[in-house]
Amino acid sequence: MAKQIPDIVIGRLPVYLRALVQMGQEGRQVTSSQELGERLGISAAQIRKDLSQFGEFGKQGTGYNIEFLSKQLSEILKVNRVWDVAIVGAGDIGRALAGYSGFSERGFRIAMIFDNKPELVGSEAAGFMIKDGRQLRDEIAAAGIKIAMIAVPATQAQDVVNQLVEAGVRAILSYAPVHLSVPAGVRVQNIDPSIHLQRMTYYLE
Amino acid sequence: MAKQIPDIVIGRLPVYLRALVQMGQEGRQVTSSQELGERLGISAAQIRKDLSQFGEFGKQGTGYNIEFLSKQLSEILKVNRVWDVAIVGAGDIGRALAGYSGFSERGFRIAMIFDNKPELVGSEAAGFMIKDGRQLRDEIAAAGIKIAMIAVPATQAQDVVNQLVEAGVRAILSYAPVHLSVPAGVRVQNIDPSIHLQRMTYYLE
DNA sequence: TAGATTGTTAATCGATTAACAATC
DNA sequence: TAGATTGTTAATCGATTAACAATC
Repeated sequence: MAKQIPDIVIGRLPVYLRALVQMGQEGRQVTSSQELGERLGISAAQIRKDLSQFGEFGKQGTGYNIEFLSKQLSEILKVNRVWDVAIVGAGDIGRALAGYSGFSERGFRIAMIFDNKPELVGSEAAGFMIKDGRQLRDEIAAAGIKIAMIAVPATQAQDVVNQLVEAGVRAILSYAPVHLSVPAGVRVQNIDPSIHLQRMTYYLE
Repeated sequence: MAKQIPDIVIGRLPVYLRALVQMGQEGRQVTSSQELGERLGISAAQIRKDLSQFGEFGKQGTGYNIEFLSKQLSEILKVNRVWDVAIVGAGDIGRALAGYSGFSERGFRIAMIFDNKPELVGSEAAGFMIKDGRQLRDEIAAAGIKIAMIAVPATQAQDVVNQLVEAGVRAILSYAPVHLSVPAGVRVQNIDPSIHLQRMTYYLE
């Protein structure tokens, strides 16, 4: 069995990757754990430790080749390929996600979008024809889609998640303001702006 | 100086609060650390430990009164009041945030929205007149706004943040896919769907 | 060679869990 | 009273940091 990598380390890798890609776009060739750390507000030791879980990517005295390390991280995170993603919910958030251009260069492609409102089904959102939510399970299973983003009301979210899991989805990014239960082997990330804001108000006067 | 509470504990309180409010809406009066923990996938011991940082809110043998604990948590998190929030960026995401109805019952009120595109300034988004981004600093300072959400391109985000900080903003929820630097005393939360997805692809086949 | 920076070890620091007396 | 559950302590577990030999 492969060495177990802490999830908290996995969680930092996309942040490293984003910063490295940005540095590359700035025309930089090489960086160091110190520079990257200063840029991200993370200690240099932590960056080196995190990376060392996966191999040796740097050169003593020199640092890290930005393009090489970016490629390595993309591979580790399995975003050196394109993942099809389904969106469930074609309200404001679902549509914003469908139209967001930032996914393609980071390993994702919006493949389909669902809603269960009859007046929305068949209409268009960001160039996609909105599909009937009742077909969700069959369509996603048939397409072999493993990743979904859901932007449905809190009351419907758990039901949608259950269907997604049945359809074979294994990674869910939820914008619904509710805790979701999933079986082992399925991962959920939650985005709830109110929660994020409430994490900060504690520190305000 | 008051006892220092770990930020990771603060981060869980909004999740507890959200679940408690939901339980209350389901007509429940009382819960226990065990029940809440099962619902959220958190250990009962951790919930008790977290709450004990702030006081004694439960009754042995009985558990926690849901309404009472909700009120206490709202107070701790300072969301037993209404915070004015400014939105910067009136693209799809900014508009979705402006129109989101979920803020009001959780302590927030959208007060104004800015964009720097001349063709957007003066037009309407979710009932708000879009203000000129050049007025951002003065308007936010004049209104005494402490919280902002930004949904601008990555290239502009740091500049916007600098202006917000100058204007007196102390909590920023950013949807821009870039790391932001802020002085001590200012808090930032980041939402980047690609980052969230990339945290999960590692675990996919 | 001299200077810089990695990868790794050991030490420190912090968070989580288990267990239980107190008590409703 | 008997059963349940809290708040808290101590033990365990895990993550971060400091330090440095190796080496480019």
